[in-house]
Amino acid sequence: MRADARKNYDHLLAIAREVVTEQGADASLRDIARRAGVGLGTLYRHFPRREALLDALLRANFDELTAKAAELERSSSPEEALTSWLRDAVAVAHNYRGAIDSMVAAIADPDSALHASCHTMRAAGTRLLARAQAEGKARADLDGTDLFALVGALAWLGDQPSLEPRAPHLFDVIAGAILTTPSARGTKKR
Amino acid sequence: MRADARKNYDHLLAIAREVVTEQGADASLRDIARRAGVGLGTLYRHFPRREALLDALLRANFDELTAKAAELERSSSPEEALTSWLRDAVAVAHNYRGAIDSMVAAIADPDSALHASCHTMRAAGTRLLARAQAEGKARADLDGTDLFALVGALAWLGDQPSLEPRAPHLFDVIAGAILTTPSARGTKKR
DNA sequence: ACCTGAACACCGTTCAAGT
DNA sequence: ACCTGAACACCGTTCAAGT
Repeated sequence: MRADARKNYDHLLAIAREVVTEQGADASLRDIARRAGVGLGTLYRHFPRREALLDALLRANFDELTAKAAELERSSSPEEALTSWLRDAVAVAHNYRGAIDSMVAAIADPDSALHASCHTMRAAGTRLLARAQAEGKARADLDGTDLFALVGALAWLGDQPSLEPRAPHLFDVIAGAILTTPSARGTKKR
Repeated sequence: MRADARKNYDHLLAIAREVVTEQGADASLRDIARRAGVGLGTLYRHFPRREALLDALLRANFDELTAKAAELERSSSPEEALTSWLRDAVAVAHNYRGAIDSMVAAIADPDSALHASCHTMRAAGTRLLARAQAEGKARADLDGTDLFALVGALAWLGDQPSLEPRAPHLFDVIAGAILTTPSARGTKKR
């Protein structure tokens, strides 16, 4: 990449991070280009679709999440590892408001720029889930797609201003459901 | 309302139901007016905001949901009543793709045309939840807002084409979490 | 190679002008 | 009273023309 192009790319990404943080994943691309001081065509040259921009914004987070999964697999118990990773996955998905919809769409669309990232993220979660299931610590009737869906649901909750205050509590409720084995659910109180 | 206005209102609503069913709650209002054969200003006269249109589309469903709650309170056990009502509430929210975001926003915005409907719906669910909690059949650390949030999360799941196939299963997982008392969750398998 | 911005086909929303 | 559609200020996306 030519030096001037590289500079535009980096600057666009920095501005996009600001704007998307402020306005969400559906922020105006025109506005981003305007605030970056480049032509609209320049933005499209570097990021041909909105997903390409989102992928660039989220890539570092996705990579961290994959590394985190590998680390947790070594260092923590199956339950702690899964819970901790889930919390981080929700945080990544919730990083930019509205981005979760693109992420779940991308996992079923191999042509999306976000496809590879989301697929890798799901695979990392699936490993931690399988490990917990092998020890009987997580519901056996969940698969990686279910886990990804629940991460998405929790990220969606956090994206809604009126629900956000209860998001941490609902994380505990849903994480508890994942870590509860079906046979224990029927148990009566006291 | 004048007879010609009434006719336009009814026809707009019927066309809007078709278009919103096809394209989701963010369908083009221009397109609805066009397909209804009326001027764009006529649509705005009858439905000054998008939420007013959504409210008109959903009102019958909201009313049914309130009636259903009252009926279930008489006829069913606390667990069955809550589960059955939850299923119906998710179905209503999922009736029009994307409508759930407007609904959760409306519950915190008294100026929204959807505010009253959503508030009533939440109150109905809160009663069924409280009844189940009183008999120790539902988690005590949930309130009506949590229940509404979980309905929203499940409706959101169903709105995502890639997650929809697992939505019924995830309904069971989350409904199970609501009906599980915290003390039972810690129980070990076997 | 890369950048620019006009052009195209859309939006939501408002409002003067008509009946 | 009610309806109409032009007008305004926006979009996302493409692409001929420039450097």
